Amino acid sequence: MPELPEVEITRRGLVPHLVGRRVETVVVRNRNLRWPIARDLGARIIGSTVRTVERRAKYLLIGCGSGWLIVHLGMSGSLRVLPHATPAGKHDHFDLVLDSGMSARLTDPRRFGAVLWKAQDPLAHPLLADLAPEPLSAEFDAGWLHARTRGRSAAIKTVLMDSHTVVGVGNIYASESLFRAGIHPTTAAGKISRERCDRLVQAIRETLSAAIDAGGSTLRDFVGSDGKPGYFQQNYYAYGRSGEPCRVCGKPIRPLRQGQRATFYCPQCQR
DNA sequence: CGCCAGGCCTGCACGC
DNA sequence: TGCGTGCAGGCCTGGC
Repeated sequence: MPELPEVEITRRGLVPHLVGRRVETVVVRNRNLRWPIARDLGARIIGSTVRTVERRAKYLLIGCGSGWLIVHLGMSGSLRVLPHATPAGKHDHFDLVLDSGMSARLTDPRRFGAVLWKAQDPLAHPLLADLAPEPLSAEFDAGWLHARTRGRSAAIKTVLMDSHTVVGVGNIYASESLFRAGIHPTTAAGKISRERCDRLVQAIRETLSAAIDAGGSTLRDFVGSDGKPGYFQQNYYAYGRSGEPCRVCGKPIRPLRQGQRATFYCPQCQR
């Protein structure tokens, strides 16, 4: 399940293979992703040169010619660079074929991902226009989080996963960040003090940065057919550890459901 | 066989 | 009004 760190690792892996390359063609094997791939996508990008590969939230932004390819990996997607003659598997839905003999190939068994096109400013795309700040940017700070949460009765875990609060914090890192910050996931967002907002912002930054750093070490394996980028072994503190002893205090980690999503927390360390 | 996981958009009902 | 909120549904496949 690509969360922000996996998307960032993917971006870094793509940069050296894509930037400066001309798009030879595109191959669409199955256009029925979350939103269908536009039929005229090829006409728009074939022959253009990739200028840059950026990221906003969990969207990859590939600057091509005068527009942008916007790629989302959904929950089961990956985008990897392969020699373009590599036989396509059942879930290989899209290839961006480059003049280097390599292709960026989107594999996505569950097809929750998306490949979209936006002329000019990609941030003006409706999906990107109203997003909160990046978690690793200076704009996301205790002041912002504090202001965004005042008066809100919803649980902090739910609020953290709302892309109007901060982007890129998915289900796993929401639990992990709250563990690091020592905050109980059901706490009403509006009741969290300024000091604890500061702690939570730091926890989110540390959690995501550590995951990116861990994934960065796998980057040399980015090209190839084995090993998805960023799917590094993580030693989670809370996520998926129901009943297992807390790594800090030893008390069993408890599961919880919030808005049909699994949450994990330590009843001792998180209050 | 049924259920669950995941991201995230969309729509609904409700209360203030 | 219009918003915040909590629901549920949808998309899809693989794994248990």
